[in-house]
Amino acid sequence: MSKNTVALVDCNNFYASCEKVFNPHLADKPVGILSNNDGIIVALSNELKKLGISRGTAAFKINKHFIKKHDIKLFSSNYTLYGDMSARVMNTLSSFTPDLEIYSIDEAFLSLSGFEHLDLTDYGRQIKKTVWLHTGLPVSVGIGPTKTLAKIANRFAKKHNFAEGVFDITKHPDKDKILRWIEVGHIWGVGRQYAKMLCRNGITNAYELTQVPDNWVQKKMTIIGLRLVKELRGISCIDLEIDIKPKKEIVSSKSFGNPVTELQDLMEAISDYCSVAVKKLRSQNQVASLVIVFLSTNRFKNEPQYANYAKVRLPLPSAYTPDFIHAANRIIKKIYRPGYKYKKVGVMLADIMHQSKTPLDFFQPTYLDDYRKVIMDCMDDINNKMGSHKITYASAGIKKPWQMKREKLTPSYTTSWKHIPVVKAI
DNA sequence: TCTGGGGTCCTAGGACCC
DNA sequence: TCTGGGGTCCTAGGACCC
Repeated sequence: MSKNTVALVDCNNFYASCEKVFNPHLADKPVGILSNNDGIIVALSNELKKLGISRGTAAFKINKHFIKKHDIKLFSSNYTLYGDMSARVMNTLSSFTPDLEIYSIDEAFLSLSGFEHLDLTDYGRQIKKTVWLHTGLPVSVGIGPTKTLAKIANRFAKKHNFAEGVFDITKHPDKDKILRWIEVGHIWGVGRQYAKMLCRNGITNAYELTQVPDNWVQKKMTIIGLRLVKELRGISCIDLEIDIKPKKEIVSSKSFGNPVTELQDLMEAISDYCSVAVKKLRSQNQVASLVIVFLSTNRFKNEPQYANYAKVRLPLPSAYTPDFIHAANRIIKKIYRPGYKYKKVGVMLADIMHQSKTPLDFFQPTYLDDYRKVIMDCMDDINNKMGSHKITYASAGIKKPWQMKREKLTPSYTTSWKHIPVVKAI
């Protein structure tokens, strides 16, 4: 069997770093990026981490004086910018390997199998330098014989200054020593619950986890846990996924900027979310037949609580937005109860398949062969060309009092002519 | 005043069938 | 008193990821 070698390249503090690229005066400032509705902090620069703030902190809980004193800069999340920067990073990475798995917006696995004759630490440094040159974003590179060990190497690269952001665990004389340094909760695939359970059983670091019998692991952590332990031992069990897999479900949901009480507003919001979800469905040439709608009040508030959901199955799989808006509105009328302050609604599309696999119906045309597809394609074309929401559904309303808050949004520097940065001579 | 959004996979248990 | 056995499919819930 041929040797397996994989690198994990991960952008450091991705969202915060993206903002810094276009705002040079933020270079050494503590920067935080907020979630939708400017609710919680989802990404932090190193400077902000050092001040003791952590991911998930509610923005309103950070003291005003503290923000002023340390000159903390907080921004609404600008996914248009981050998505475009991500594409640039991935494009650069693809020149370093024939097999690239884009794992998330800021991470990719690169197969380096067959590259072992090279000095891979040096190769990692080249990757890091090139991404920096092309995008201005700092990355860390971890190299190992399995994806899980590459993840660990990446963590090591980030946390130890001497590594300078690149670490190859296969080159280290004592792999077990590295594994002892990794707490179980920091292993890829071990979350809060498993970490607690493992600690209760006296297993506190990655090395100790490799020493546990297989059947115990499988019993306690399912087959996934067992796979993970084998990966820690150096046996590759999680393959690279090169091909982009079509989605099995698509969700669109958002918390409201302000609480919503009226059915009409909920219906508008759900119509809007439907149009987002179904557009995504079409972009993958898929159709869906199950529509699930859910709604809930604000669980953090000490007021009457209500949460519910319901589903509707369409007579035939579709990607025609109005089909979904009708279904979703029917559901929301059914589960709506007056007298509550709603915080969130959402829609999920499921039972998804490729458009060409749609079963035929004797009495009506399938989406693929229908005027509905023509209309949708036309609408998508216009919105893609002229900017999203140029054509929208009346059912999504106009005033949109339920819309989310994004009060600290930065410009879309790389995707909008209007926002393109201007360099001025002084 | 203010607490995110979008995904995947596995398992247990129930319904149903012969 | 005793109450089959084996299989499939579906769903809810729980774990995880970023």
